[in-house]
Amino acid sequence: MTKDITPDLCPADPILRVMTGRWKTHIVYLLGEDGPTRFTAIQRRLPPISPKVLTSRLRELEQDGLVWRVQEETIPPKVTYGLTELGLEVHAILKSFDAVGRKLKSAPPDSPA
Amino acid sequence: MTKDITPDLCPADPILRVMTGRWKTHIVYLLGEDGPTRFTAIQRRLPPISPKVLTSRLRELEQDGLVWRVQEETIPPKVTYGLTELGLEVHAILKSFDAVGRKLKSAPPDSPA
DNA sequence: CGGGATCCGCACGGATACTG
DNA sequence: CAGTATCCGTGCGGATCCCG
Repeated sequence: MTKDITPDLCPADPILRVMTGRWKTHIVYLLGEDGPTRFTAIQRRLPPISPKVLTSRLRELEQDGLVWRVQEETIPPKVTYGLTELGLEVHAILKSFDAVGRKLKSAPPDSPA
Repeated sequence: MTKDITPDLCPADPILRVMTGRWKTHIVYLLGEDGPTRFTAIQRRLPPISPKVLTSRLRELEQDGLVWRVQEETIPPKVTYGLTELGLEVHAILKSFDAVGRKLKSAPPDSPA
């Protein structure tokens, strides 16, 4: 979002831009693992996240079509978030990153291709 | 980098954090497609990027073990960048994103899983 | 040619307080 | 419970100029 002047070089850029930031990957991953979850429950699983930020990130993910939101006008209110089909696809991709992710820790030496 | 307090929720988070920002995906993708490339050549392919920013991103990618750097002390100097094996793996992943990437454009309506 | 130095704007993110 | 409002710090990114 924000600015998108960059030409169509890397095909992965759009999705990565959608997933970027401190929390979005965790939110999508969490909703994928646990299924539909309520606002406060999400917040409790993401240690120090303020409600403002959580709301903001959820709105963005909603706008990008990864997350849906259902609100029950009860008292007290009850709002549940979950993954759309697109969100589920992204969640699957996130899990597939696991293998490569570990290799980052060991910071391998140079190996000129 | 910078801060990494977030718990180990999403396994993809570390790599995504490494790839985040306006340029990194494009840099890695470009080096993967074209092979080892010189500084100015990279800059010319990433339209409006300042040398400072390009240097900065390349240094970070180098530190994270995705990119290597060789410098020939000639006059004028000649510096070439390329992907390490880890970088090549990431490049492959970036390409695999292509399919899901297209689905973002059409911004599909909600489909509660 | 391949940077480094400097200045600056802005969006992301954190903290706290308040509300329907 | 699920937000909204406000303030503020910081890091990314851009622009420009200078250097070995």
